[in-house]
Amino acid sequence: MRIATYNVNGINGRLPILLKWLKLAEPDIVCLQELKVPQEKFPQKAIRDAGYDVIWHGQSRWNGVAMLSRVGEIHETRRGLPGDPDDEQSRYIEAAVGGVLIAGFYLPNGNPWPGPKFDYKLRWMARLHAHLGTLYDLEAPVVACGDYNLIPTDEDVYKPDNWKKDALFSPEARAAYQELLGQGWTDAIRHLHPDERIYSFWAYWRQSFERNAGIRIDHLLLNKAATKRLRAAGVDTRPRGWEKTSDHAPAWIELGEARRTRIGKTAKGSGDASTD
DNA sequence: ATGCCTCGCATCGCGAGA
Repeated sequence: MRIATYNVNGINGRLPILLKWLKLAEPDIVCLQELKVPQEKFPQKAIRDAGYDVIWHGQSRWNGVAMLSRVGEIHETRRGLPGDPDDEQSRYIEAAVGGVLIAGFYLPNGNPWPGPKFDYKLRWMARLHAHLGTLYDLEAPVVACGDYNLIPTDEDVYKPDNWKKDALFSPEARAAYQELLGQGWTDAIRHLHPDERIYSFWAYWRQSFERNAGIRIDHLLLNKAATKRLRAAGVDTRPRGWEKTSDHAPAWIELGEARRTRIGKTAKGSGDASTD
């Protein structure tokens, strides 16, 4: 089962890009961010015609998140992150799909830093921490994915010095992310590719993509049950090279069947009852 | 130090993005 997260930067403007990518990559479940479309103007028909069930939470001009599935019906469990009834921004959607609980979200950017937008980002992260803490220990696989607007480490940015004053690379936001990981979550891409330079965003200007001057800010965090099923992970850079494309590329994981622990007999000579 | 480029729309400039 392939699960992806993709900040499309305007669902209607990028619809040809999205449909082309769906056909090319054949993801089973996709979380989208930055729809930039009011609820009633979401291109539901085109996505259903492409073979996907879909739920979405729109907002005029900014934000907006969606979830697509071609592996069965999406059972929505939540829209909106709990913890602040006055927060009207469409940034969080959650559903059970194909036996996996998926949280898809668009974390606030937080620039300029310092300032009220940065304060909102940190409050949002605190709420995310509280809520994801209630999901980690579920027996079912849980995938918490989206545009985190967060560069975790120096290894996730082309030139760290250029981002020193940016909210995405601020010590406070990075510390909050590390606290979240402290609940036990696995950063799927970093887990499988500990030493690789992998980016998911390249700015439109200065030929950033051509120079691979990118940052890694789109992440898929997995609870223990999902980590056991993790087979592959990466960023699909292909659509970033297309015309009229998003400034992000889709990040993805592949989950396999649960590994069964061998009970009783161990293989001769191995002396090991580990997983297969 | 700033803008670069691109989006949607309270459109022919602006706010926001990262």
